Amino acid sequence: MKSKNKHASNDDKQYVSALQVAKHAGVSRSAVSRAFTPGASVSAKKREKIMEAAEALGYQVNDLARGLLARKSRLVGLVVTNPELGYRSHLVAALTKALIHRGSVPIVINTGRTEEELVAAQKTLFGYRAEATIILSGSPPSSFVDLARRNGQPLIVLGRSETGADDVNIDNEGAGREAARFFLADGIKKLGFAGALSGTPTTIEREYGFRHEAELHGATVLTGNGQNSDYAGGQEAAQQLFAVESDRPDAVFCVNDLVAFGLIDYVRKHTKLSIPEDLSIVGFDDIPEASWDAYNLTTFQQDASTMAAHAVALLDRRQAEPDRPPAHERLNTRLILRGSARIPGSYKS
Amino acid sequence: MKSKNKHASNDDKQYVSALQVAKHAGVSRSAVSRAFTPGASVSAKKREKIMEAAEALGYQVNDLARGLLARKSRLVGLVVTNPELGYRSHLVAALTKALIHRGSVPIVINTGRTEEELVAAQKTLFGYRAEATIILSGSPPSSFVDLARRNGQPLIVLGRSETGADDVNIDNEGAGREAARFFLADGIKKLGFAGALSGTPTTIEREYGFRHEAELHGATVLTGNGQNSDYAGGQEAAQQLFAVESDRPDAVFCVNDLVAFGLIDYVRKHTKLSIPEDLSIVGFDDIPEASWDAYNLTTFQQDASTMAAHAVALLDRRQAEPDRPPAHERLNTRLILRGSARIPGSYKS
DNA sequence: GAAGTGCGAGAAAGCGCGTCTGCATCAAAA
DNA sequence: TTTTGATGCAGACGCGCTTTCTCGCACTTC
Repeated sequence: MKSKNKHASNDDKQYVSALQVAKHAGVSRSAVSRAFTPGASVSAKKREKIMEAAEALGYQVNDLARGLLARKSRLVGLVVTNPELGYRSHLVAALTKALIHRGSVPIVINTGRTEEELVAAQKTLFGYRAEATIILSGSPPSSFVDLARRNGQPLIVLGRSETGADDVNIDNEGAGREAARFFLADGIKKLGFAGALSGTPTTIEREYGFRHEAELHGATVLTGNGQNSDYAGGQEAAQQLFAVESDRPDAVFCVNDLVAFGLIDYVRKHTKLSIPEDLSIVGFDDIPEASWDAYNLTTFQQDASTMAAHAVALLDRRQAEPDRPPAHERLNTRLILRGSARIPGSYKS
Repeated sequence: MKSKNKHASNDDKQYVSALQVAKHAGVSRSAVSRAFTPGASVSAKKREKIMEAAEALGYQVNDLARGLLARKSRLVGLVVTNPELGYRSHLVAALTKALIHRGSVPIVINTGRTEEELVAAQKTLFGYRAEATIILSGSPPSSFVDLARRNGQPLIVLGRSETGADDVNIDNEGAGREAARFFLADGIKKLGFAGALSGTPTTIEREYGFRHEAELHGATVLTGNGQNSDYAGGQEAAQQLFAVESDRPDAVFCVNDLVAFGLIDYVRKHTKLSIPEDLSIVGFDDIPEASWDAYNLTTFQQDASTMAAHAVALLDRRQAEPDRPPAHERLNTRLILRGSARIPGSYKS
């Protein structure tokens, strides 16, 4: 703004450009560019001279400009709600790490899970020409999926399968069934399920599998639902499940570990039941807290870094073959046996 | 690559540009640009026509190009190690949310805290012309600070004060002293401190304040140090502190909540001491787990969203006045009284 | 010694955008 | 009717970069 002279060297507090490096090294601007492009044709001597000049000036290639021209930004968007909570915090950490390792640069959009908010997040990511969007929570509306496809932007959804996009998920229903079988094998007939009113597909599938399998074998399933699937929700669910002393479950499957912790604490404080003698508890996620002595929770393991690795792999595949049909990756979970649930004889190896 | 014709409408799976919108709407390209710039001079009628065309084509302004031209990217970098751990996960969540609210777009660099890794992170962020860098863990070397200043990039450091950059921190030493006074007021003379070998300035300050104040009043301070300041580290520290039955502390100040949890669990499992009757525990951070019934931990509160708000405010100020001297923001902490420590009479309101 | 080969490097053309310039157009003032 | 001013809009330019394209130069080959 100040000076419009072409050669104004008004470079106080500004990023230096390739042109300045070129001048400093006495070469052309394109030579500088080539020096920073692996595999480009520059003589070793000239490259060294350029690198020296770049070092001296503190030059750093402008990825905005590079991305503009190359039509790829190396940016990858992560859309997530409450990234500080339980399993999700591990997923975010694993994904950012995996993406950086891959040479991508993660943008984290921390927002709500309403359609409006998701669409706003998508707009932001489109604006930066993000190479892909990974959705950790919330279900993208179909317009979202369409728009991503139209713009050629890979879209990966974690923990949802019904979206028409690539997704990586676990067998929630199967895990629910396994939880039921685990309790049944111990001879328990009066089961409980602790979930939340704000149900997501994930939690609904877990409940469905659990309930279905239980009822198939003639067991009953009492239900407690907290407001949300967190610690407080677990306490609320426990209150519902253990309010009537005559009609209490002998085992409870909790929709995730946080809920299990809330429920366990409630039971310890407000009932005389001891865990696991009178009551078996199984959680879900196997976050580090589950192995803490205070809880020692039997739970389904769902490894965040494995999931992140699969998400990134899916992304690679999608970039390689943009037109392949949506892939649905299904990861295994493993029941980690700890002290919060009695272990049926058949499970003791 | 395929066709070099100027008017090749080979727009399959590509982002649409302003030029295409202009053609579609029958206006000039600059009109499109103006339509998307608030306060630019376009007639209402033309703007509407343009918006319609943009909608139809799914046009989205390219922020890469916009940032290139405007010399501001709206990108803000967060550099963090282990963003899934304890307090830090809340800080990351609060910062991403605050930044998005401000209209910025957070890039999260999840990396180690060695100098090399920090410098690599900085390079990445410079490459994207990030408007600012916020460092959540690790101490930036002075070259880092210099380079940021030279490039005119605001640098904000959280939880470190010795860096020459803007920082927001809490009074760790003061909190340490307060912890000591809290125990002393209860008549306790044999204190303990649970920390980690991988000490950071933060934890060192807490320890220093605690130890100093304690010894000033003639109390002794036993020390247990785990490998890291996490749950496992707390257990290790506890092992050291409670190994010799004859020489056990009557109160322990833990460097953070995770350490406190580890220590509490160890004590419950391996000793007959009951908390808080025989042993008072105070932690640091007040992460949600601290209020769980299993721990009910007395701890220093350090609100993540407050800290995030201050960081963003500092960023605003720095952008407004690039040349002001480094600001050192010091936030208050508050001791939250819960059940893990006996409450001295003088503390009961 | 002339023609062929290949590498290195400068000039120039954009990538998509915001903005400045200058030319129309039109309403109001003279 | 002419002058003045305001206004809308197309065209040109530049942001920093990569990637042709083209040419010069050294080196081989008969």
